[in-house]
Amino acid sequence: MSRAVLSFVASALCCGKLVCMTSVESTRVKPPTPRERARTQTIADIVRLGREHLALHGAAALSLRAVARDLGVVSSAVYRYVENRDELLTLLLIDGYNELGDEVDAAVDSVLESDFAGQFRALATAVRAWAIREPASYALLFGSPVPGYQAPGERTTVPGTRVIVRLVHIFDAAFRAGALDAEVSPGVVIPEGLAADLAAIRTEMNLAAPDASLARGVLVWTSLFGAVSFEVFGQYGPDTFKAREELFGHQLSVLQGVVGLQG
Amino acid sequence: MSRAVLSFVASALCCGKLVCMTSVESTRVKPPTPRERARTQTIADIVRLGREHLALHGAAALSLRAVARDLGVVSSAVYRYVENRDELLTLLLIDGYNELGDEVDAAVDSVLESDFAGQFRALATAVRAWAIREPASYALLFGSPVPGYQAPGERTTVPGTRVIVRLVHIFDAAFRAGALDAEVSPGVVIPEGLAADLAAIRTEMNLAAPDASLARGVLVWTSLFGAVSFEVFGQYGPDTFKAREELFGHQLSVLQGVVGLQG
DNA sequence: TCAAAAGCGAGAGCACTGCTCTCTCAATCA
DNA sequence: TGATTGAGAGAGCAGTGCTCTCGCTTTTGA
Repeated sequence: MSRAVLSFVASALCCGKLVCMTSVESTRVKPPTPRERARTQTIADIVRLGREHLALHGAAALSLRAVARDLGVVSSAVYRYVENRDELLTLLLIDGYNELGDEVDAAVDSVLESDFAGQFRALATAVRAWAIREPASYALLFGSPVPGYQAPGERTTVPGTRVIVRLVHIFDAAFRAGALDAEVSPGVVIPEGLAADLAAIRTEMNLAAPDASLARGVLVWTSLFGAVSFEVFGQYGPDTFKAREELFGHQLSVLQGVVGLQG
Repeated sequence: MSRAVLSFVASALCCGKLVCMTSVESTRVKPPTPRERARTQTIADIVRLGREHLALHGAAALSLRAVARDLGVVSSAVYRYVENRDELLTLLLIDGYNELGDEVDAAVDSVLESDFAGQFRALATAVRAWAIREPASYALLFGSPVPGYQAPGERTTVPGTRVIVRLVHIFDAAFRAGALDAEVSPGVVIPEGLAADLAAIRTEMNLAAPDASLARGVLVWTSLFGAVSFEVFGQYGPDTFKAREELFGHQLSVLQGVVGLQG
């Protein structure tokens, strides 16, 4: 099981059904009882089986009853661990975000800190590789929203923003290091309302890059996921592009130029 | 009902269950019998109700039984008209593609033939407007694929490629008119495999633009839908961008520069 | 014109889903 | 040791897609 699964299972125990800790200090030292360990393991099993079903049949066909069968348990028993189907989707959502975030972090960290273009390409390549490997999870995270399901922001926002936060910090670090052309297109002006949004982002994330760079960073972000989505969701058609890695690499090169990353 | 619905219902009758025309010539002159007219009307009603359910509850929750109820008929009766749920999805897919294609065509046609940048922006703005107005249809067309559902290419390819075909022709017309900077980024080279794919596209679509322009056109295409998808699917988060029209307009300006469209 | 064929709607039924409720048994705790 | 809590089983409800059969009506063709 991935590191992501274990860490989020632990956090799920804090904000989920197991509300055993009225005082954190008093219980922190206690070792988990066998029952608690069994519960943690069962939830992890449910998530693991849920991932398998997600990968095999997609989010819409994710069935608690099928998970229960694979778990060797009657269907009503899983409701002891997962409130409902949406809750399982939330767990899988967080799991997916964290797995993607971990892989992106590892890929970016493996590149020289001064090689901003390399970091950008590593991030993008990691996103694409994960998306192709886990298309159903990618669809759950970045595809059409599941009807009637609203992700609980307080649990999904942090893991769900790991990639964009990392991407923005690459661009900002490049700017601070003088490796970002701030004047890529002097002709394009930033409208007033957009400038206000960008200013809020700059303050909140403690950034230094100017409006033009931030705006282009947003475009690169959406374009990256647009390209990956087209590939994963089959929008290119089956035969149009045989050299998909080359296409993606070329798109990265162009996007690199869009944001003004020297490389 | 939209023009798109009517036209595709007619075509559905030709390739769907009503295989009455063994010889096209012999039946072309015959007026439709009352039964045939009733059948056409019923299928159109099913598609209309399907669209409503799609808009209200999304593709995953699209239920033939619910459509049957709204149609005032028992559930098994709709199977006389629609083979199964996937067939209804196919009808809605074609309907959506054609409605989007009609609106894009109208928007582009309303711009001066020599104003290529204006045509590009009109196309993009029409796509975004339709997507925001019909998010469930947009999700069906451009979001995560419905699990277990494979769109029948022979029926969906033509309507499904109307937007990209139109977009490519705008770029190619601009190139032929000398309004496309062919040398936007001399540094970026096109790899061999990608060049082969682009050559095939150029031949098939009878284009004149060079590889670099075609490749950038592909990026603009994916970026456009990436930006629209982020907005429609809520990837930006609820509060990050308040000036979404301005953001989109700015993105179009940058993309216009990416492909080298003067304007 | 009239019987055969085809189309259509209703209804029952099967297997599946999410989810709730109750019952019983075992583990945990005071 | 007795009370509490958690867990699994099972029945049940309402919904789904889909199939099958049974009558009835419209259309067709000899």
